[in-house]
Amino acid sequence: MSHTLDSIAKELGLSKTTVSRAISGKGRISEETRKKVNEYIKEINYRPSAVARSLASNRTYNVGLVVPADSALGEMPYFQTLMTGVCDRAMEFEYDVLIILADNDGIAALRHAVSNRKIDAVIVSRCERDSKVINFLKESDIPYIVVGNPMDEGVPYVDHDNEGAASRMIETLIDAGITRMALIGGGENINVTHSRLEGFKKGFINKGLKADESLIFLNMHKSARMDSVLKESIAEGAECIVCMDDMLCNSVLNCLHNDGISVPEDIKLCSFYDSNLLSTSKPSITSLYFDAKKLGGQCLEILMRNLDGESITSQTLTDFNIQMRDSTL
Amino acid sequence: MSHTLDSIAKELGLSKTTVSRAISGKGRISEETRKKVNEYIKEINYRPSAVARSLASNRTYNVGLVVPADSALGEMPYFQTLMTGVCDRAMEFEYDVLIILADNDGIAALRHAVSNRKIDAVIVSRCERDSKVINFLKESDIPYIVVGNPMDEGVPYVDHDNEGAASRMIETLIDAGITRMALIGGGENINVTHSRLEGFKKGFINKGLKADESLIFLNMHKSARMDSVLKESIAEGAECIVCMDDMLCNSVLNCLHNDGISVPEDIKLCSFYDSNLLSTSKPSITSLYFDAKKLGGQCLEILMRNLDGESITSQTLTDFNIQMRDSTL
DNA sequence: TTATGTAGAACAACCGGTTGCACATTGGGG
DNA sequence: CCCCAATGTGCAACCGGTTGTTCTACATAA
Repeated sequence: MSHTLDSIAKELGLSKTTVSRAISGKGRISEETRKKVNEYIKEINYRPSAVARSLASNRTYNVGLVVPADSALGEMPYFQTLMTGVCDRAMEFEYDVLIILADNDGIAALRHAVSNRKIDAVIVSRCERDSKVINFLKESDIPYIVVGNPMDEGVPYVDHDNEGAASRMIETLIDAGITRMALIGGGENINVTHSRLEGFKKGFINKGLKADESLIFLNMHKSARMDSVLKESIAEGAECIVCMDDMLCNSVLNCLHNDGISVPEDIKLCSFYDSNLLSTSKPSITSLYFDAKKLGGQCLEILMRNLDGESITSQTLTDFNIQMRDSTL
Repeated sequence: MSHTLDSIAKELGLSKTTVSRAISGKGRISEETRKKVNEYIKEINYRPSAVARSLASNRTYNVGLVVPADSALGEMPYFQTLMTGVCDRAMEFEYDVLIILADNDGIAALRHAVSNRKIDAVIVSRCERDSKVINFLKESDIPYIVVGNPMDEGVPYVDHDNEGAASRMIETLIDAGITRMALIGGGENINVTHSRLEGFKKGFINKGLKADESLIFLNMHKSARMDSVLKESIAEGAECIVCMDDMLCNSVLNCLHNDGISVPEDIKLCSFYDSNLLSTSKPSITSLYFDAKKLGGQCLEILMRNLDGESITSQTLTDFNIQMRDSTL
């Protein structure tokens, strides 16, 4: 049978209250008693019931992590990395992470978790324009934070400096003598796509050039057009394919290779990594690394601090790191 | 302010008990009252507090899903697919899914969730030999189930028929005239690797042949030897590379391509898919599909039924599905 | 000596549900 | 007409913690 505060109190000849205070360290209690209690609970390996504690303290010690239900997107390694960051940091706060599958086709799981009060706060790991998820959260009164700038006034978010990073990437390529580039991106309704696209254009402007709009291809994740898009880009004189994420880059590399097009001899290639999917690819891929794990941790940290009364809204992590590798030699 | 059974009871001139029964449908209650209560709670959008319910009923309505903390492994799309299956099915039972990162380097998160009683049951999504995770679960008294046969007496599991499937794959290839194959596999301590390896060997035996042990390469996930292993296989006369999962297959394809080796002209290639990572690859990849989502759902279902008093131990899903595609033409 | 202060511990209410049991009402059978 | 069973509802305990308030004992100040 499981121990309770009551059973422990009885055993030690104390009251429930005193035992509780000895454990939590709150309230007046003698050093001697505290020690005695803590030694005893260690001995019997007692841990307070999270549920009972939740009911009393009105905190669940759970956060919800909303992940795309769409399997094609959900399978992006990026979400795993983010999740790891969230979980690791949650552990430090004695929190656990509830997975919530949701997207514009259904937010039942989110509704369930929020209205049954199973979570104290929500992290949204991806966000589309005018997202059902966000609209729901706006109306509920649960604290939440979005990964990636949702471009929506009043919605708190944490983001990498996607725009700055993309811009820097382009400038770096231009400095290396590459001026004509094609851009392969994901869903245009996704916030990350938007930011990186802005940065892409800005990079050219900063160098006194202009991005060729005809070489910008979005919504390419599920597209069957990859092959023709790449051929078209090459025909149009693109020297380098810039991919918006590592899944896309993997597809592009595969597609190029299959057509007998060598990287970097025939065309150069670079990407934004959020995972280690490409870490062993041949050739090695020039890319811009973000620390997605850190980002996940940051989300959690902000929520925790807000639960403790602060009111942090949004935050941008400005560190990133460009690795020039074989694919742009 | 949030509603409670008490506030609703007062509002309707009933008792807490009656309202509770009207909602749960348990116990004696008149149809009329039930209707009245349910209409009212719908109107005010009341949902019972999961925490309070948990305390009273001694169920958390949460299951833990143990996912590898090792990011290289955790990022495998397979886990996302599995997770989706678990979550979808959990929803049907009004359960939520707690993510628990753990592996042989640390089971702190698992300890935390179990000993604080935040979950009713555990699903282990991957399992190594003599795993700390399993040893811990064996000693605790929480119901659990492992994905993939752990080859450990008394440990309940759910699995695809990996052995049968691998065997069939080999037989199919042999029927197509391919008799000399190299096997590229993941960690040899992983249960899935073991089962598929057994099937691989058995497939040859079933056709009166024998697998060439010198062409079996395991532990290739993080290996830098991929390039030399592939070249060696080709030099040894392998006609086909059989990969144990889609991450490996992706690496292999990439590696071959980069060396200017064409698939299927120079060498054939096939894989086991658990995700859609390769769904758009060029060439299209011959592979054996398992329904990882279904497997996840099955785990959950078994745990739920066991919590309800049944005592199902292990189960093998025998359906799979071989798709012959361009890579083995 | 009495009033005041303080530390340590206990009492009891509370969080919001579930559930065994008691009570009241009603209807049918003998 | 009475008794018993079935039905509908309410009371109160309980789940296992947290916390505001009270109580006791002892030390110090007036």
